[in-house]
Amino acid sequence: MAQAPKTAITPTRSENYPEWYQQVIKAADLAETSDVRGCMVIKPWGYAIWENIQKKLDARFKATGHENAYFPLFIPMSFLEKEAEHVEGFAKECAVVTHHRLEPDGEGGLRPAPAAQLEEPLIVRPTSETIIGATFARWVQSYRDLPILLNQWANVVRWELRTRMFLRTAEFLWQEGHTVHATSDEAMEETRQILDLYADFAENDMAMPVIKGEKTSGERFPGAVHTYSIEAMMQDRKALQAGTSHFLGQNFAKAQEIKFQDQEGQLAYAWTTSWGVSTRLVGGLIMTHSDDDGLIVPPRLAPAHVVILPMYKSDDERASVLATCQKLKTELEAERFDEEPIRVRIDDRDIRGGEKSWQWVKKGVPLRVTIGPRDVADDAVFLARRDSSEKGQGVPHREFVARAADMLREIQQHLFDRAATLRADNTTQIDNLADFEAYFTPQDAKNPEIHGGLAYCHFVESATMDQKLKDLKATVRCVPLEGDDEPGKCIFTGQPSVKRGVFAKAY
RNA sequence: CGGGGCGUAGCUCAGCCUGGCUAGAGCGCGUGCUUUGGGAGCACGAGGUCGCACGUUCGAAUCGUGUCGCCCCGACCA
Repeated sequence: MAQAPKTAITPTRSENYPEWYQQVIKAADLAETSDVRGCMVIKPWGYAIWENIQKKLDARFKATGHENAYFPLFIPMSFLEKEAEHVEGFAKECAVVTHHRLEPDGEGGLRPAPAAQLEEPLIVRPTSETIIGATFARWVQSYRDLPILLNQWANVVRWELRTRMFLRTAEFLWQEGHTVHATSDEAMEETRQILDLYADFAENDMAMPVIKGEKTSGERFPGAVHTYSIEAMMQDRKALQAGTSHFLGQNFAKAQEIKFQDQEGQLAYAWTTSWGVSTRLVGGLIMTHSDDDGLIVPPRLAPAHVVILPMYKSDDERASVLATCQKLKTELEAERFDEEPIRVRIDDRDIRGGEKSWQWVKKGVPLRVTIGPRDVADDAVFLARRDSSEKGQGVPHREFVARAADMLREIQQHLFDRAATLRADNTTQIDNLADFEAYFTPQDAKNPEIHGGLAYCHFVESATMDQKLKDLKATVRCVPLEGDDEPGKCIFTGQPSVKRGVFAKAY
């Protein structure tokens, strides 16, 4: 007799967090490694979550006046060369297309045809500032053409050596917004508006609390004047950059000749922004909410809100149980959660009830409902919430239908509160280097336990700081935009400092 | 690009050191029976060019050389 493990996922978070993460993805059937090095296959359940993320964000982009468009996957190499910092930032991780035809290699295989070498290599976009900028240069003549507010949903490639499912893959899916403005203030306003939009999405839809802040010069996007990010805390207390919004100043406008005539007839360079979030958010979602029994999806992003599991033995029972399930599904779909019908699935696959039930636990569906002959007779359902470890309980059928949407709202809130509590419990202010070092040093160096968290510290960027952070494997996440800013002294150099930064180990 | 490791069934691996019958296990998969309200049990069955090439040998998963691929640890990164 096989001993059922206490938790659905082995190892647990505290035993081995990175391995737990991999196992959650596998158990929930979100994605798997592909035949292509560094790239993953996103499976239906994982992609459905991404689609919900897209839907939520897209609505927010449209509501703030943005439109979607699509630009080429390939970028002429010379485009990338135009902005010096940008080149430096991305050149090391670009996939390059050099040929446009294959031919037999004489040994039964294929090779790029030497005669078909491209005059100018194309790179697979690592991001699209350059090609979109070049296009904008043609579109923009007059101040009357501005602003341009575009977004594109696309895949991009950054040739990463070390990859982790969803968090860092060679190819990933994202959205990149690109805007052009007549004035610096307006571009800055756009940059900040998007940062707020991302934070709102993260907290309300993902139930993931975030800190809005500005990146230090060392962490800035290549070519940007200011980079802002939202930073979240994962359950191993490491930080995850969950979205970025860049004020590009006139850097790209100058590199790409995005010029316009203003109202006085003067020729001026435009001001641009860019901003993006990626499938990395799925990784953040996993690591924010999931537990030792697998994935937990916040209701607003869940592919299914309720899964109904019929239980029966005989054909007679089957008929009445399935009819009851179908009725419940219809009733639930008439209810609304988050301004849409409740999403319901019935799983009547012919596998054992226990196994089936666990599969949905591991997939993180917010509410599981089991219906068997006893429930049909009692006009009740057996209900279990994914966000609590409590055992399920019987609930009158009608009461469940009436309360389902409220329960989903409760779960959404509970997940946010739980994540906020974890963050609060692992956030601290540190005012001297010794404490800082202790905070970021694990007890067991060989097999580091979960440690550290967010540390708010005064700092001034310096080589001394960079080296210390490198030694500790810690990073400056951002300088928070919100919160008090009493002056102090840099914990690394003792120099006067006006703002605290957030320090953490990070993904 | 530096250091380490691994390629044997769909997956995880044993066997290799010390060469020898028909190459194994667990999980998964298929069929049947018994089960079924929180991860079922028994029986039977399908499934392999032991990464590839060359060499040593009467004989190679096993030894040697080469080659390809992948994984882990460092430097860089959404």
